[in-house]
This record gives sequence, structure tokens and C-alpha cells, in this order.
Amino acid sequence: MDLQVQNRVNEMRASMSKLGVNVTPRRAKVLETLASTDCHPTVNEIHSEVRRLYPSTSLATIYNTIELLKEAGQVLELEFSGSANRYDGLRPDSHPHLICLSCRSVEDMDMCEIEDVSLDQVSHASGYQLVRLRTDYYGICPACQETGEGSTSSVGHK
Amino acid sequence: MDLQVQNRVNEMRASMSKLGVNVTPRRAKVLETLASTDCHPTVNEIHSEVRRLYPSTSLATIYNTIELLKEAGQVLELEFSGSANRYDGLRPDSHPHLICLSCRSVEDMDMCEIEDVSLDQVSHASGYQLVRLRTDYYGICPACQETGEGSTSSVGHK
DNA sequence: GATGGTATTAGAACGATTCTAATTTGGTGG
DNA sequence: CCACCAAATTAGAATCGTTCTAATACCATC
Repeated sequence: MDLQVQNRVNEMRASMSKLGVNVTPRRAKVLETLASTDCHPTVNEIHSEVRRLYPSTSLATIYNTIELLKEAGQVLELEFSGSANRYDGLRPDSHPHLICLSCRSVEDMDMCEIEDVSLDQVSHASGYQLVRLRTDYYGICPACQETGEGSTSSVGHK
Repeated sequence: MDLQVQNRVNEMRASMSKLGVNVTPRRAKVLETLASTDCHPTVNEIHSEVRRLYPSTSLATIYNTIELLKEAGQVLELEFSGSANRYDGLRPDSHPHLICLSCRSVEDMDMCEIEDVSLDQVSHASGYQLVRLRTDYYGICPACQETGEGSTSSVGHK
């Protein structure tokens, strides 16, 4: 396993342990899957990946593990109503994404110019105790512009 | 009906007509409901409101009308996976919201300081053809901070 | 009054997520 | 090595928002 992935997995492990839950082999595989891709996988994609190692794993275990990771602040959940939620375990902090309306790909957006009214600033002005910010840009990605088609994406290791 | 509401309804009507669809009485009532509140109602809330005037209205009609409004670019849809989507018919353009994790209220955020990497700017840098931006701040609203409770919100006219 | 196209309805179907009850697992103390 | 307990896991049912489908109602036009 890549060293960077290993480090990230260890961070997640530590956070979960601090929460008082065991990191069982299946759970560890969920962490590893999340730490190994920047494709923002769905629960089903994580499930498939974990099943390659532990074929009897049920969906409930994935949901359960993700719930624990959310409590530990170690995964970012991107909600969609029409399709499955996507998860970012590499960068659990709030950060902007580019979302393709055609192929449904989700990628991190990194533009240094942008940034970033701090939560504190908005908290102060609004009176809300803010914990999270969602910033997503929706459009058509370069690949889909070329083909004029939606190419279906799958979980993968870039 | 409030003049401002009336104007907004007329805008929506015009856009729908341009699309070539009739604005039937039920549809008109959907528009009016959306234009009369800044509470970002759910489909169910709109349905209840329309039923007060047309008791036999089915849910499908609300979904159908909202679909048409989306095509016309006259309503902003805020997707949530765990609960019903919320709709903003007052301001169909992309703009930031404050979302309370406790009472699930959604309100427009207006801070002039903030703003606002343009879509054009991000489009250019990323190569995406962007059409929409979602910016939502999640936290606990002032009211919920006081009570320590989640007060359930309902559709209303402010 | 018949015709045709759109709008509408009720309810079924769907899919992601959550829940539930039963089973399995792993560690601890006997 | 075994009994016990708590936590983890499973399969499948339940839930809920949304979408689909087939039948019906409406309305303008001929």
C-alpha cells in the first residue's frame, strides 16, 4: 500500500479508536478504500471493493462504518437526492468540488485564487454555529464536452 | 396577492410559456406558493398548499410542475439525500444558504462581503462548462442554540 | 357532438438508506 | 479449553422521497 495511503488510514484509525470503536478488518478495508481513491466513491462502490477481500460483507457494514467515520470527522459526505451519496475520505474538511452533470464524476477543485470566506466569518455575521461548508460547481466536464456523451465512471485508483 | 409576488409569478409564467407549456390553475398555484415564501418549501409542503385550493391535486402534479420550472430555469433545487429536497422559486440563481442541522431550516445568506468567484472564472480554470454553483453553510441556527432543541419548521409566509 | 392533445390522477415501482432481529466473532476470566 | 459477554455483522424488511405508468379528465377545435 502506498505510504501516503497508509498514513491517511492511520489517521482515520486513530480517530476511530479515540471514539472507542474497534477497527475490525472489514472496517479497515473501508478506510483503505476511501484513502486509496480521489474518485469520491459511493457506498456501493466501497461495498464492491471490500467484498473482493471479504465476500460476505453486507451493505450495512459499509453504512455503519461510514457513520462512525462521520462521527469521527474523518469523511466528507456529499449528498445527492437522485443518486447515491459520494464520500471523500482523503480530505474530510470542507472543500469545493467539480461535479459533472453528464457522467456524474466528482473531483476536487483546487484553485488557490479561490478561498474562502472562512466559516468563522460567516458564523459571526449570521449567528449560526457553523460546522461545515458545501461548495460544488455543476457543469459538464471536459471529457463529456468532447464526446457529447456521458461516459460512466467507476471507482478507480488514479 | 402581494405585488412583488405577483411580479415574480409573472416572470415564471412567462418562462413557462416560452417553453411552450400551459400554465394551468394548479400550476399557477405552485408558482404562487413558491413565490410567496422564502422558507424553501419541500414538495410536500407545496402539495399541501395547493390542495387547500384544489383538494384533488396529486403529488405527481407538483413534481411535474417543478420539473418544468427547472427546465425553465425558474427554480433552484437544493438536494438532500436524507430528507426531502427544498426549492427556491424566489431566487432561481445560484446563491448561498444557511442550513440548520437541528431544525432543518434553510435560509438565504446575504453577506455582501462574500462573493463570489464567478462561474466564468472557475469554468475557465477547470475546463468545465459550469451552469450552477451550490454554496451551503451547515450549522446550528440562533434559535436552536437557545433552546438546545430542534424546533420543527413549517412552510410559512414571512 | 366527435377528436386529439395535454394535464392530471392513483397507485405501483424504484432506489438509497435505515432499521431489526438473529447470528457470529473475539476477547476475558474461569 | 471452555463459558460468557459485548461488539460486529448479516440478511432482509421497512421507510421514504422520487419517478414511472396506465387510465381518466379536461379543453380547444373542427
